[in-house]
Amino acid sequence: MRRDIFQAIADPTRRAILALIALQAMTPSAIADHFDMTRQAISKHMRILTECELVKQDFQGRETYYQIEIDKMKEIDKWLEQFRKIWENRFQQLDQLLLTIQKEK
Amino acid sequence: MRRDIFQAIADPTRRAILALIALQAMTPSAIADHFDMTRQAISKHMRILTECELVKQDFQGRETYYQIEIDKMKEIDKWLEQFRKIWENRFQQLDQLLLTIQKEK
DNA sequence: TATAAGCGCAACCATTCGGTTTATCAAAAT
DNA sequence: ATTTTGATAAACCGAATGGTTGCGCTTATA
Repeated sequence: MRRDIFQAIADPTRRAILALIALQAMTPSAIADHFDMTRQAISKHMRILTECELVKQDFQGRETYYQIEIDKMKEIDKWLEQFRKIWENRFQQLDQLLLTIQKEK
Repeated sequence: MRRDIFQAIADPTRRAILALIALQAMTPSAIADHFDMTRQAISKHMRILTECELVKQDFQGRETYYQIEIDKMKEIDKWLEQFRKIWENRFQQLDQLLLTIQKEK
């Protein structure tokens, strides 16, 4: 079952988890403390995040620390690029318009 | 039913639609020509995109042109900000390290 | 005016999602 | 050696998702 980062970040809980562990690597139990759901549910979310490599496991004895794979987040940024081009272009056009108006005065 | 942009872009078809109409406003039928599914299915996708305001309708007679709401895409960019901070920071740290090594030479 | 075209809604269906509870297994602690 | 703790897997369940077909409305065209 190939996972997709966009599907992964679609869930608000998973986005919150990412924000959490972006600050500091955490175990599933520690993460679960922040949410109103079972540890098992969190585990399932971690599995999805791991499968699409947004997160990496760091095994220490019987504990598993999850840490964010920040490079993977860049893929979303990369996808946004095509749209960023557009909004920067529009901004530039507006800027140009303002300049023209100013000149005319 | 309140829609969420992250849920909206989770679907690959919807991402493809956004990329399409980013270039040029299009009618549902025209969009449907690009996909292997019915016009009605596309219509449902457009409804979702409209509900979360990623897309805007422009009614012209019996045709409906859909155009992208580029500003809404910035919300994704805004969400990424917290992670961008991290990866830029790491890059900076690496940069610093390289400078230090260079100085030592 | 009759007909065709463009669009969206409703009902339906199979599959996926996001949670639960229960069970299992390995590592730590007593 | 036994018990506790941390983590995952499996089975289950209701709700949401993403598609279909069929219908009806409005606008354009013959």
